[in-house]
Amino acid sequence: MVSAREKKATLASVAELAGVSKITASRAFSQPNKVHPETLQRILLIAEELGYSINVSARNLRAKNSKTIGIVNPDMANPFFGGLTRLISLEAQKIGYETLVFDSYESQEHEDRIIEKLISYNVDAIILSVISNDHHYHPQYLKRLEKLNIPVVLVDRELAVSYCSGVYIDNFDCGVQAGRWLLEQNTQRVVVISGPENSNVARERVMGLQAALQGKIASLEIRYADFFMDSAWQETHDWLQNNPPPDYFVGCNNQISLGIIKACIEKGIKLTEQVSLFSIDQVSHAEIYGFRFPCISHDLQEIAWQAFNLAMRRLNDSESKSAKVVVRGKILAEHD
Amino acid sequence: MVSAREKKATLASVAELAGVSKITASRAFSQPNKVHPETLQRILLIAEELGYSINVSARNLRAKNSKTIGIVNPDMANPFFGGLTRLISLEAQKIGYETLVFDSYESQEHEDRIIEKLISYNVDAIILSVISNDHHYHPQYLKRLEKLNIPVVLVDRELAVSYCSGVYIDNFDCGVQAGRWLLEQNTQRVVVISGPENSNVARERVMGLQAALQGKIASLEIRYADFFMDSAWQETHDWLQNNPPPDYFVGCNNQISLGIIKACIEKGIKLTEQVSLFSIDQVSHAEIYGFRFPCISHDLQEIAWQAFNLAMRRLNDSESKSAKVVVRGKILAEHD
DNA sequence: CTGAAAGCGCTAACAT
DNA sequence: ATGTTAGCGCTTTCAG
Repeated sequence: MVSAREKKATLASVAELAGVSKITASRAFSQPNKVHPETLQRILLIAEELGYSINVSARNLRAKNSKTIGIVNPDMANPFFGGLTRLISLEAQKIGYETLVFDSYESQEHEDRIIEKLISYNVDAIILSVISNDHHYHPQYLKRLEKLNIPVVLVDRELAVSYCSGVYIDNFDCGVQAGRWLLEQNTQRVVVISGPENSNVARERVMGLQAALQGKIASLEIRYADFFMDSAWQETHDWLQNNPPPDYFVGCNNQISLGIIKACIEKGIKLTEQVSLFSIDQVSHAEIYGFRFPCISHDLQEIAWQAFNLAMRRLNDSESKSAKVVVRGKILAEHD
Repeated sequence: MVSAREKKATLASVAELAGVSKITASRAFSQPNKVHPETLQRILLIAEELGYSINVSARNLRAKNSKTIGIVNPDMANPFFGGLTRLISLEAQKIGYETLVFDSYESQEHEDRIIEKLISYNVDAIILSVISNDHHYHPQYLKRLEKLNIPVVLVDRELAVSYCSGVYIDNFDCGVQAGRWLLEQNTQRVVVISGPENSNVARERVMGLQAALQGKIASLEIRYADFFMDSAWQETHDWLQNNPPPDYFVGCNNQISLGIIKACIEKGIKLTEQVSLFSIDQVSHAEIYGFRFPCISHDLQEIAWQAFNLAMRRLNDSESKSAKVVVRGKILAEHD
């Protein structure tokens, strides 16, 4: 025997039992300071007894802002995006914002669908890491979001659009820092496994490396892969087939570094002895498996905070234009 | 100059331009087969032009079911839960359900808050991996969900409550399979790093191991940690301080196995040579770092499918009572 | 296949 | 500090 679905408590039922009007009950939840403490007390007590919880659909239907922001990432399993999302959510909660989190599976169709969904959900703003590395990727939905005046904050992957705010990593500086560090180690032969050539992130990191290293070391090889492990594995593998190991591989993001590691280990080359790895981005699980690769790490907390704040600024100050924040990474290594 | 927020297209505006009533326009989106093809065509075209997208708040306010299910996990960064969530979401999309995904950060407060939130969002059902390993954990919110008649499907961590359906792993069988495999390798000395004693999952896995191994090998040590890496690392570390490495460590979940690996590597003990590891659950990143540990793997796809289906069954058949599904793992190893 | 009327639960904009 | 009125955008119900 299934018990009938108990009728859900509503504001009206709470208000009636508390002997106040609906609007007073409403204020008890949304602006408690505008309600007399005693009244407030009574309302909350009754609400508790009735198991009342606010109906967000009804609220969002009427209220101007839903106090909700959407977060969209191409791959939640990537600890960079997963960690960021987690931190942004916590940041949002602090000031009473909810987050709706979606994974676009590195796919354009999913990304389009998710943006539609977020519009449907009436989100106040969207924090978005787009699926494409291409600076000139210009998805349809951006026009739509602009018309609807829903602020967008891009994270990590920059687009050539004026409408969006953004938090980006100083990629050129990543390359320069990496290069300088390698010079300090008297490194002579470096092989860089980069992201794709059409990616700004990849290009700038490489340019930074070149600026720091070009002409100052014996050899600097650049190989272009994409930002995923498999193709970085392939590039490294191919390189090792035809060449002796360099002093240092440089992995241009965390996935690439994993690919390099895999290829070296498969080849039976002792990492940190026969060849070393410098990684831009920290390398997942490295410490567990006994490695401490020098790397450039980015403060996820700062990126999260900046992203959320850019969103809030656009929301709370209608005059504010799109803004851009650049975050620098820090070298993490045993001995400098 | 900020452009004024363009007035969002509504069903009414679409209907007017299409020369039909609101309800016909409504049906064009929710039950297109009940609308004349030509009319449908016209409505969809206008909707497209106007950039109309349905307002879920308004829909959910009126509609019986929100076609939305909530997913709650204690730790999305754990690939078991992250992967599961991803698969359940895809499964749900196939039949037009949306998912609202939340991470409870292994914390009771977050879990409580999230459940409230999901009630607020009018979810039709909740798929939940609770934060506690304790079989007798009995959170307040379960009563509430039962009263509200919101079906709950537990995943992985079982609770002693009749109200919830559940998909569980056959933990005893995990232990037995692991034990049998170890026997086949003529293993003599085994150290098991288990989850906490108050956890059913942990206890059953250990019991399975004992059933298969007790009295048949030279020594079988059980150490209780919790399900996180650090304490497993500590237990392994302590054991290695005072004892020679066993033939096999058995890690009772993926986090524990990582802790074991870390401790062994730090200690300079060659894994798979001086000591081996059998893991219940697959070990993250092992292949990248050059290891192939024998393990028991669980088909996430099957678990996801079962979980979602249990939820749907409860929703579509009001007569259906809570059901329980048990999933067996499979041995994954180089040579059997 | 299409429509008219009613109302879901809440909050904005005024009152008092 | 509290109340009144109106209505957000949609779908249900009941009619044709």
